[in-house]
Amino acid sequence: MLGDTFKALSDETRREILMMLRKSDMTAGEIAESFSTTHATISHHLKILRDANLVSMERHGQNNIYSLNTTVFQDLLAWLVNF
Amino acid sequence: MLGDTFKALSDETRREILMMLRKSDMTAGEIAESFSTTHATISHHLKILRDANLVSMERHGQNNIYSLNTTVFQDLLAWLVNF
DNA sequence: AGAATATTTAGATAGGCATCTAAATATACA
DNA sequence: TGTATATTTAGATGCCTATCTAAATATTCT
Repeated sequence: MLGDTFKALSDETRREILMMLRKSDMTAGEIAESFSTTHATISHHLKILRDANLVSMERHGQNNIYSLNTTVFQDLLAWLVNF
Repeated sequence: MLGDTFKALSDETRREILMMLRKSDMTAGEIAESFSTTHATISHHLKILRDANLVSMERHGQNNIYSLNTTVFQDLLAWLVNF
């Protein structure tokens, strides 16, 4: 749903997470350490990004590795171009 | 602020208003009659769209005429293209 | 198996938001 | 000047959300 995408992108922390993931994939812990909030809070943000299909996750041992998912950005672009 | 833009776009009603304004400028009343909510609610949505600079308003007699403001969409596109 | 590490989930709280009704403001018209 | 019309503002309500602490789950290592 487009609304979920915009809602996910409306939070500054989540936008920063996406910016970070442009450079390289990261574990949940690495992401969390870039912020002053708790790991639990970042985990919550990551779930919202996952639900919006903006990132994808893969388990590697103890780590959950997050990576950017560009397909939804293209949908967004397609919507925006109408304006 | 980018967050305000996304927040404004995260609401379905507001996105529909923007879609309608693509075709032509409209008065607040004309916009409100396209929805099943009250005029007060639509007025609230219009204020959020105004604050986000997604629409602009001009008074004409008793009517407030709303029109689309495309500059912010371009900022948004610029941001999205980075992904 | 047991301890340490990585991450998420559960439950609580405070602030934000969409919506409503009722009232206020502004303009036009008779 | 007073009434009707167009629109917004104020105040209330119920829901959603970002955040926290504490606990649960999963995996690795000794």
